[in-house]
Amino acid sequence: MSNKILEIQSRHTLIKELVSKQEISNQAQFQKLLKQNGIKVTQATLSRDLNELGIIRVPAPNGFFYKINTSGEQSVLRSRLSEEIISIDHNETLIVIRTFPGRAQGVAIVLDQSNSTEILGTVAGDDTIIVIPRSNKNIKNSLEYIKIILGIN
Amino acid sequence: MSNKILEIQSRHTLIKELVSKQEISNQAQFQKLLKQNGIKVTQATLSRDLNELGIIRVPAPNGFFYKINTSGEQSVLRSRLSEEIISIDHNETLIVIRTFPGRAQGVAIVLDQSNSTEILGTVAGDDTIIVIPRSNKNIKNSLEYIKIILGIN
DNA sequence: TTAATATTTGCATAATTATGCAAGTTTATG
DNA sequence: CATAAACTTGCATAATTATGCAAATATTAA
Repeated sequence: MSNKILEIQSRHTLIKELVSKQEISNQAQFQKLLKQNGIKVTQATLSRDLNELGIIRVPAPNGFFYKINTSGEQSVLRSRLSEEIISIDHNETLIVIRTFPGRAQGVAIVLDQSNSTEILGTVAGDDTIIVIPRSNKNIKNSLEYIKIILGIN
Repeated sequence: MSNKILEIQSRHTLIKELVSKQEISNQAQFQKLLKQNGIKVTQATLSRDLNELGIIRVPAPNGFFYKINTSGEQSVLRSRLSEEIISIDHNETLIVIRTFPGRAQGVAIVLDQSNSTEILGTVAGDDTIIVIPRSNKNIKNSLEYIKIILGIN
């Protein structure tokens, strides 16, 4: 039958539902829950699914539990990101990004999570981001890098 | 050896620095990097450290890498100031301090209240502090001063 | 439709991470 | 100071997750 894609999609959907509704601490437990919902897979498949979905295992004071990795969504958001930006400017030492009202924090997070050596750090207000470049000497490089990250041509 | 706590703190500091500066994909690699920086621990200790610090292993298209768990306030309570700090960096004109999520304001207050002539002022966001030094010429001094204030060796 | 190509999955196992326990240290208490 | 309690670490290994490979299934192209 050719409903394989739907089968995988619904399994993924169930996995996401489960992970958001209860604290699951390992894949064996996960597997069991899937089975209770009528879906039988091996631990191997589950491992692959979790990685594809960006579902990660985080430590907590009382053990571990799985959760959806929020920073993995940035690539999805990136397409709309450029629409939130009004301008990117700089002087000899700083880069300043102006955004639409209330969007600075969200844009800054993307820059932070890019983990670039070009960027020492950012501080965001409501509609303005200050970016500290690695060095004042090649601030143009940092600027180029930022534009790429934010999907601006 | 009498100062165990400092030993642990500085190891944690190094771990945080390493994880924020490069893509580390497993604990063996981590262990090696620590060793190159003069710190020898077993994989077991590293595993415990990473869980305490809320550093997690996330899947990426090209493998895995460790990162600081940004969403996790459920990570172990940190009472010491230096434990809230991920890295301290600088370029020619500014010093940038990265902290755990939501901790920048608290750390910045300590710097502000130190009333140092080395520091003109600070601006803190959620997890980043920008420190403006008295002068660009002796920024290294300011850096040293900050590390002392924050109890980082 | 058929052949070629690609995808998905399980199995077995490799790779990696977590942890019980005991030894050694440090800190707290009387 | 002496002793107890608490903490840290390594060792050995348990627990858990990732993956190479082959078989089965699905998709694409002709």
